[in-house]
Amino acid sequence: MSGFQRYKKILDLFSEERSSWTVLEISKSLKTPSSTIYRIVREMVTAEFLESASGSYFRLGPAFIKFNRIINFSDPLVRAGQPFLKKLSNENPITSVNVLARLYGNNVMCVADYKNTSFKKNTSYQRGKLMPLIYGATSRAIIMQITGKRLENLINLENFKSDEKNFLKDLKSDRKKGYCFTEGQVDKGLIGFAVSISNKKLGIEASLSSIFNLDDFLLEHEPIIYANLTTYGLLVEKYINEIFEDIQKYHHETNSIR
Amino acid sequence: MSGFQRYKKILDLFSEERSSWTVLEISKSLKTPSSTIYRIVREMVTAEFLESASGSYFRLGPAFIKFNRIINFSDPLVRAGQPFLKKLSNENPITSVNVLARLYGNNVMCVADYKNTSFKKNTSYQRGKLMPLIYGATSRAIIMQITGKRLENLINLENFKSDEKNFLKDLKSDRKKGYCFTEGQVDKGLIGFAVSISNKKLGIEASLSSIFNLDDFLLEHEPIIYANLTTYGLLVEKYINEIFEDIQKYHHETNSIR
DNA sequence: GTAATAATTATCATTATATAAGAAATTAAT
DNA sequence: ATTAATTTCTTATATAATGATAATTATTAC
Repeated sequence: MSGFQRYKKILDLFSEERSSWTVLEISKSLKTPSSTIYRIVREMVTAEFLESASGSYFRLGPAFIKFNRIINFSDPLVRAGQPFLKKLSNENPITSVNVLARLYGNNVMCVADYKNTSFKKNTSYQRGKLMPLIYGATSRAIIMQITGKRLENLINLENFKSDEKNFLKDLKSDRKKGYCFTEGQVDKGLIGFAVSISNKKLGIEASLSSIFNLDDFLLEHEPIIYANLTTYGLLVEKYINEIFEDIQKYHHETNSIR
Repeated sequence: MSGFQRYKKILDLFSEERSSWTVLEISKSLKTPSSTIYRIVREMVTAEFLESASGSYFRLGPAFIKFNRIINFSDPLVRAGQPFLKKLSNENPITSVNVLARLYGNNVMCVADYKNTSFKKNTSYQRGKLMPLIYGATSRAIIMQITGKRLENLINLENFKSDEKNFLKDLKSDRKKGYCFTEGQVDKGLIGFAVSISNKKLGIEASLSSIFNLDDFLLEHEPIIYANLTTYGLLVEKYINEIFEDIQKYHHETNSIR
């Protein structure tokens, strides 16, 4: 193993389920001598990407909190979308979870969420959580904006039981409609509505979605939900554009000073 | 440059103020040939620690959001303290910002915060933000639990104008009292109260603090504020302990299976 | 559409660094 | 105090990073 992978492999061991590891455990898991791991871990502790806990365990370090914050304050998608989630939530006719998500490798990742305090059920949609690529409206509104070879490659990684063709057909019709709807694909008893968010220049392929309890939902809510999503979707895209122009301007200034 | 530093140096360029860089800019800034930087940046993009934006700019990648989430769900301090911030906030007699912070290198970092919606002023206390080591009650409640050589080393890094001795004396008296109070040291017009949070086994050196508008504050509020902080401080420590024992148990189980 | 320019990747000889095995030192447990 | 466990140190050697340059690929301008 070499380069950044050497470090990434170690970080990737840490998960919600298993958040602390000893050097020996890492060593066994990666089939690498413990003397090597000790050295690498020490480096990462110095850089605050890991930190030592009790009992010779190590866990993820505060560097992640710091960089996460910088993203929060600077990522165009998060910056543009975050402030609207609460508003969207308040304007929805029934209690909801509202989510901004984007493509992350071969998954979809939630990058911002706002949940009504009155929304009781636990949902899978929480900031930083990776979601399956092909289930749920949130994900669908993202892949529906991808076409051609790239779409092929992405969904080739998925194990469709048999209905890949149907999936593609549905995708196409959603693309025409301009929004997605799914029921219970991610969490039982929940339904999702989503619209695409994109910005070619910034390479943003994302979605804005609202998730509801199936039990709360009445057909008459549908038009309001779509109207809200569409409106706020466009607003978010507009703000992303403005942020993009700000960044442009800033870089132009700082570069011309030099 | 070698090892993890090679990557860290690049990541450290990214800040709230300057959140996107081109390879050429990085190359100039680090005085390293661009061919080398291209290679390293590519590696980091693959690992999702960086991502390419428009105009050949790069920015921090989604890996940070993912790992940040894992910390949120697993870090004993965050897990134990987060849920209490809102409660503390609600029980305070006047509108407040409530903060969990911990030592991060030679700084103090806020790891969780809860701000009353009615709190209008912008504060420096936001999750992930690095705070000065020697200003503000939040920081003071952390360093007051550090003694001896370590304290010396830490404060030696600071440039005291002249009043280092007073600082140490105040620290000592705060340590006796069991809480800290400061006025306007971090943000003008704000006052802070803080208590220490610690857990030796887990290596936690932290603080719990409430920040108020000076204008809102009346002397009669003081006892309630202290009572709240003390109560919740102890509660947080108790929960940290419980979480610690859970982790112990979990590791014991998984290790004995092997 | 083509030319010009900028961005990115590939090549490769050289130099520097990481590796891993075992020894040594430190720390914790009995 | 003794033993066990963990962590650091020390090596030669294997491996990987470096950076100058060339080749390719995107972008942009005309």
